[in-house]
Amino acid sequence: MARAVQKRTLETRARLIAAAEGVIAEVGYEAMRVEEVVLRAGVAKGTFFAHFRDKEALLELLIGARIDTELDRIEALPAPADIPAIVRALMPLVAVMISERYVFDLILRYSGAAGVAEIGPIAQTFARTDQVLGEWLARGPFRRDVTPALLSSGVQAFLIHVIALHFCALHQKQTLQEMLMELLQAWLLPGGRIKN
Amino acid sequence: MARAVQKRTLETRARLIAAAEGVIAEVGYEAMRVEEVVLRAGVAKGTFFAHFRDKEALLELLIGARIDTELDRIEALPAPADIPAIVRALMPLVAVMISERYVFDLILRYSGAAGVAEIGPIAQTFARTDQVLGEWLARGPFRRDVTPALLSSGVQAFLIHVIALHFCALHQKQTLQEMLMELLQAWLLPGGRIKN
DNA sequence: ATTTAATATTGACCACGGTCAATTATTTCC
DNA sequence: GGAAATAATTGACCGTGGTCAATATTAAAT
Repeated sequence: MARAVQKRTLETRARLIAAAEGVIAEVGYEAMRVEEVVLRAGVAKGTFFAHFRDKEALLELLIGARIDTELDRIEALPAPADIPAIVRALMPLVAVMISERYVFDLILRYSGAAGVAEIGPIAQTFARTDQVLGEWLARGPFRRDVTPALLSSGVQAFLIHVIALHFCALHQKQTLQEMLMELLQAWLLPGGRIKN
Repeated sequence: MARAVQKRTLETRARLIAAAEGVIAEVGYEAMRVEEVVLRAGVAKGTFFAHFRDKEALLELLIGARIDTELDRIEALPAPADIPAIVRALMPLVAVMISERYVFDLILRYSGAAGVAEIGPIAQTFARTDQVLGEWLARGPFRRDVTPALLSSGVQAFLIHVIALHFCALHQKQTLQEMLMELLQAWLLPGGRIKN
């Protein structure tokens, strides 16, 4: 039978997370150094890797938590009445994802779980986004010729797309919001009216 | 006035590229080591970085070339008559992108140029994909209530989306082709018919 | 209380990408 | 042809993420 987790273990883990949050608050996600984190936490380097598979596993945890907070908020929202309402609801989530180019890269890299057994925090938020958006959109006045699941899948694709364009020097005629609005309009209300 | 490039320089560069291609053919993109490449090319490590900004700049070059080959092919194709024709045309491009998870990550990471002055090979292929797809789709029997540019932008977003799902253990009820087909159907022919 | 087994921590060590002052090769100019 | 200027190459060195055998701590068994 498995033994209970030691109190010491939880304390160490908490100290590592707190130290990492401190470092990130000062220098950002990309510039965070494991050496700096263990120094502040007062543990040896090896301890870090006893608690987290690698550096990015910890970052994934922290970023996943921030995304989850946004999904909680969206989930509690009333049904969206139109496209601008959707865009307004999504922007805080977008803000998290574009806070740093590195954060977006990391989100993309970890969005797909390699195996069912190891679905990480970010992969989980993607699955949850799909579900949350699906239910939310189904309550709004949008096209019904396709399933809500397909609709939310497309919205997710467009979200990623406009963020990628945001980081691209080439497409700067429109703002991120404008591009998202245009795509969602064409996706959710093709022909400018509700389809059945 | 700028001097002409030395013959020696071109030879060294060619040897580095050939060596890298050899290594990649054996172990793949992710496992390619700079040390192994310079060993085979018979140059010092520093020489590598005199020719390429960093390791990924070389990988970007090689992968960009492969993508460009696919775009050449698509560009030469007759106008697509229906959705399956589009999917068929895009699959070889998809094959390049999913050849390795690392390749897809790298493509995403380099798809956006940080500054206009430094648009890398992969960012260029993205701009070109937009243009090639736009012209190609405009010739097909698809919705006309939105601009061809918006249409191709959406297709690109869905391409990335289904590849991301392909690498995700969660969504394996459908094949990549089936998902792409379903999304493109809903995007290019909403309501199952052509809109004006 | 002591032994034993499981778990957590340590830090020297390694791998690998990337840097840069020094050296060597090439081109230009007289 | 030789000197000066420019360009290419070298390899010792560094930073940082990650490993692992040894050690220390904690909990369970007697």
